[in-house]
Amino acid sequence: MKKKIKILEFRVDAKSAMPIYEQIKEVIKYNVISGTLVSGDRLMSLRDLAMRIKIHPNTIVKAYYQLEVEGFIESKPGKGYFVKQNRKIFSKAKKDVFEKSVREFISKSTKLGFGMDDIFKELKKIDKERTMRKSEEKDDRN
Amino acid sequence: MKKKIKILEFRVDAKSAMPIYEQIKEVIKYNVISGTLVSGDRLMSLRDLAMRIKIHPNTIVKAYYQLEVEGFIESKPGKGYFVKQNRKIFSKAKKDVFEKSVREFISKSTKLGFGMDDIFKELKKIDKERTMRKSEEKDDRN
Amino acid sequence: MKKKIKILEFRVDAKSAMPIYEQIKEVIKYNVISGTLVSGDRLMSLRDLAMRIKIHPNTIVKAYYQLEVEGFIESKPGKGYFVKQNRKIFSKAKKDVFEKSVREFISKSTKLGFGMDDIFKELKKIDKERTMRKSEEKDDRN
Amino acid sequence: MKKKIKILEFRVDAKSAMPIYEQIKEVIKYNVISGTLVSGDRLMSLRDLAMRIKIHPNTIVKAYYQLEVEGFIESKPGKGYFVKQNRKIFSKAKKDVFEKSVREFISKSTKLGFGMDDIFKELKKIDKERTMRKSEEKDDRN
DNA sequence: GTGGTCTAGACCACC
DNA sequence: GTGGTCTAGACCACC
Repeated sequence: MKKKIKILEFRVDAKSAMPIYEQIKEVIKYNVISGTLVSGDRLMSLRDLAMRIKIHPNTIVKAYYQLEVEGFIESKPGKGYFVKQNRKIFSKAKKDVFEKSVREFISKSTKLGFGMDDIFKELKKIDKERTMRKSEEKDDRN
Repeated sequence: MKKKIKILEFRVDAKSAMPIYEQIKEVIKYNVISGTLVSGDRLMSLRDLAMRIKIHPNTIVKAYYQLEVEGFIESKPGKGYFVKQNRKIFSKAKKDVFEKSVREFISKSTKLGFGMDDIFKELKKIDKERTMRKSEEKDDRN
Repeated sequence: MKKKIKILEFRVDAKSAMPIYEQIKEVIKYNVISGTLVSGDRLMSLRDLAMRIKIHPNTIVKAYYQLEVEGFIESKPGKGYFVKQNRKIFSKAKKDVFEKSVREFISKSTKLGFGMDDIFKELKKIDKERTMRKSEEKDDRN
Repeated sequence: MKKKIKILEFRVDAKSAMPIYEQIKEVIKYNVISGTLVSGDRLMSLRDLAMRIKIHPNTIVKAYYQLEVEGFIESKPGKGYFVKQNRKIFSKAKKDVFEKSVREFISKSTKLGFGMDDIFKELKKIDKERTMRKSEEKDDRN
């Protein structure tokens, strides 16, 4: 049985300040380190992904190549690209992606007019909600 | 002098669970409520945006139409779509978008293996950095 | 027992200056506010109505969608569209439809060469007839 | 130069209680007596009208035939159907159509919950508006 | 079966 | 050029 290729969400914009291949790398990296893609999973073929996101195949080549160099995937000529196993690198990347994500979140909030205090307040509110819900579920089980 | 149309960053993916027109709406809404697009600004024409993000014009029509119903933009047939002035609606939307953004941020963090405590820690770290930098800038000016 | 779907009279013309979806909206709105369709009634399915009036289903989608936004019906995906309960909106719509109907009536009369005075005369005549008939019915019962 | 055929608005519903040929007759009659169609105007060909309103040509034949018998149009074999001149008949028809229109208007209003008094009130309101507007226009010209 | 989304492409009015 | 409407038809998820 052939393993199905996981459909990832590629939100990409050719006109962005960030090059397309970087955007593609980001998506794949995120899916690898979050565990959506696991060791041995095959990526979409260069051509398929190119068609899917309406981008020139060469751009996909560049993204895949760099992901290979960085240790996230490996190419098996004639078979495709596959996710590698590499705890050290993944763990480092997790921290980087998380930190970047936090900074982007702050920046986005700021642009909307919300400061650090608003962020903390909202986070605490949601944290409380979750704690409540969990304790309710606990009660239901008893 | 003709006012230039602002180039927005549209990251959309046809294969996403979220419909394309919703993705487009989100981008435009965000740019309106964050002040990037202001009252009177013209949006890209239906056809231009369609070409730009390689989507069928009808899908853009649907996004623009709904944004009009929701009070963010207005259509002037033969001329284009323009950002409206609507404080009440924008202010409500800001809160909604912010809350959604917080929840997405938490969810993304969780998927990466970081919990509420990690988030608070990272946020505090960055907050501290910023405070430090600001006080340094103050010192520099003195 | 399955509730029967009420058959409405849809007179639409693709070549009219009024868009087809508006014509459809008008018919359904009228039937809702006049009480022919009541809360909970199911509308014809998109495809059935499309076949019935020989119009493309997408046009029906547009009409139903807008009626939903305006609060007259609601969609239950996989089940159908259903009439909502919404006194405030219905009462407002009644006034609007009535006023529009009066204006159309005047305009039609004018095109036939009858003025306001003819209209009042004819209305009074009919009003009298009715009053007479009612009093006769009363007499019959006594 | 060929005279252009006037595009009439045919709102017709095959599922109506009123037969389709009657609906067609009504539309054409109304356009003749209101002066939209004048003596000598050619009607759409049987086939064209059938296609236009997605109805079987035989139904159009029946409608045209009866309109001919009633003196509104005449057939010129090989050329088409043409509007006739017939003051007496038209004048009689005007009265009939007007009276029918008034009764339909009352009936529609009643179904919406508006009585004779509401009708009179609304008509007077609109009449007043019109008188006002006319006198303003008069003032403008002076 | 139901509604929902999307593409492809035509044709319209208005500027 | 601009937006607006419509048809034809595909494919999806949910029931």
